Amino acid sequence: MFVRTADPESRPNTLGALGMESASNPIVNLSEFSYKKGKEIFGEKEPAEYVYQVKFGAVRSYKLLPDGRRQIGAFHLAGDIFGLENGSDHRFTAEAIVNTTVRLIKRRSLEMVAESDPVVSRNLLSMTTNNLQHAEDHMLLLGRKTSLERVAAFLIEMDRRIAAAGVMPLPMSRRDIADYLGLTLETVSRALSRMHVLGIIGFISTNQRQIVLLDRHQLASLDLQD
Amino acid sequence: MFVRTADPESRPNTLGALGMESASNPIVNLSEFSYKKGKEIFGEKEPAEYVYQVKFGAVRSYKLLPDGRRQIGAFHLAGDIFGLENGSDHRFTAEAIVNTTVRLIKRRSLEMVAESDPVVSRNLLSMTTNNLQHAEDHMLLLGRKTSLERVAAFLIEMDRRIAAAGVMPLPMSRRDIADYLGLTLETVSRALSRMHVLGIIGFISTNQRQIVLLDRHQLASLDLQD
DNA sequence: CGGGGGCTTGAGGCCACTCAACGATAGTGG
DNA sequence: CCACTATCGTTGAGTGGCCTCAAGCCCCCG
Repeated sequence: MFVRTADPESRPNTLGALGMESASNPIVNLSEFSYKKGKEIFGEKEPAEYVYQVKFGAVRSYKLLPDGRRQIGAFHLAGDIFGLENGSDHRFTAEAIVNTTVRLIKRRSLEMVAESDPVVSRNLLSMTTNNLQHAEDHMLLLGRKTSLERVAAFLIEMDRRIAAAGVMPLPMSRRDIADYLGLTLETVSRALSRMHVLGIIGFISTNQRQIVLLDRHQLASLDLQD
Repeated sequence: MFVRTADPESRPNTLGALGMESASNPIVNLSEFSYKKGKEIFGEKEPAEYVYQVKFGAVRSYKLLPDGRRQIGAFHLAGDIFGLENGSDHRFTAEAIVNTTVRLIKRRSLEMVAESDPVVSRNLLSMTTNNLQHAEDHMLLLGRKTSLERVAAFLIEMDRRIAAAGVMPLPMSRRDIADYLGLTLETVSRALSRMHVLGIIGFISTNQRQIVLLDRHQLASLDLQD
């Protein structure tokens, strides 16, 4: 229950797991890079030259409409791989939510290894499928769930991904959460307030991004599953 | 512009293109099956024993919430492949929208071929990526677009996929469209009425599912792109 | 011709959005 | 260390877009 999946080295899908340093293949190109809070890592429709893994920090991937409406497709936390495209271009813009360090690997070298190594190839497919499954679940949320259900689903996802001892230190703002859930930041704030009053969650000290899960069962009852 | 992508044999991603009958591999298991209008092809969480390709007809893939709210993730038209899972179970329920004939292939045999054939393996990844891209675009629609923008995007998608000479014979009902776009059927109907009044679309004879595209440019201006 | 399902249209309601004010917090520079 | 400021979060009031409920039409199909 309290396994720290936030620890990069404990996750199954590290870049290493892609097979880059396995058996016959030496590590081809595993450099690191750091981004300050709010800095863009890559832009939508830019050529996808690298694949990334979060070492420390958090990243948001989003699309923008011409008038500024934003839809965040995913949050990438420590250990997560992102920027993995099959076509030549990125389909999202990626930004550091907080100061973030990432590992990089050249996309071309990954492709070349995948060409000859079925294990790497299968891991690529597996990761893409995981992303697809997340997107499919998120479509149900965006298309059919109420604001309370969306926020509950978000908290359950974050609990699974970053909670330690029931405490969630969320890196993202209310606006980020809103743009992930297809809501406004006010609606997110109201939903969290309601859950606070209901005794489902609490806040640590004065930091409203430190959320404590008080009643997991009641929270789960708000998040309808398909 | 008027290429009939609805023709199964002209599409790049037929089951054949997966490599099942290529070079060294004989056709393993390509049988057919027909489903009457409204019949379920497979259910969510059922073991994924087969992969399907639509030969004639149309299929909807959807998720249900316990109280009956439905989100359609995709429509599958002639030539489309669906039911391709990486995990062992289906993540959607699939139903025939109209009387539909599908080709089937055993999932296990496909996996085995992919294991040894990089071409098949890469095609699997390519198809999964296409599905992912569609889902990502649809998240933006569901999370951030207005009802008019959603219906416009739907018509543009259908125009690309099934229009011949500007006429779209839609197989799905208003309710299906609504559940695809995260709206109600009344809202879809009102949006179509508005477009009719605006001279963007027309209806053929008395069949409201036969939509004529009258002003592609004006329609495109309603569908904001990211 | 009668029944039923699908579509449209209207009237009214509600949930989430918009606009606004305010408090709290973190970051900045003196 | 402390003002100063910008940013973030909460809360309230009012609006509006989409939903709900309902009626009626048309077509398909027995």
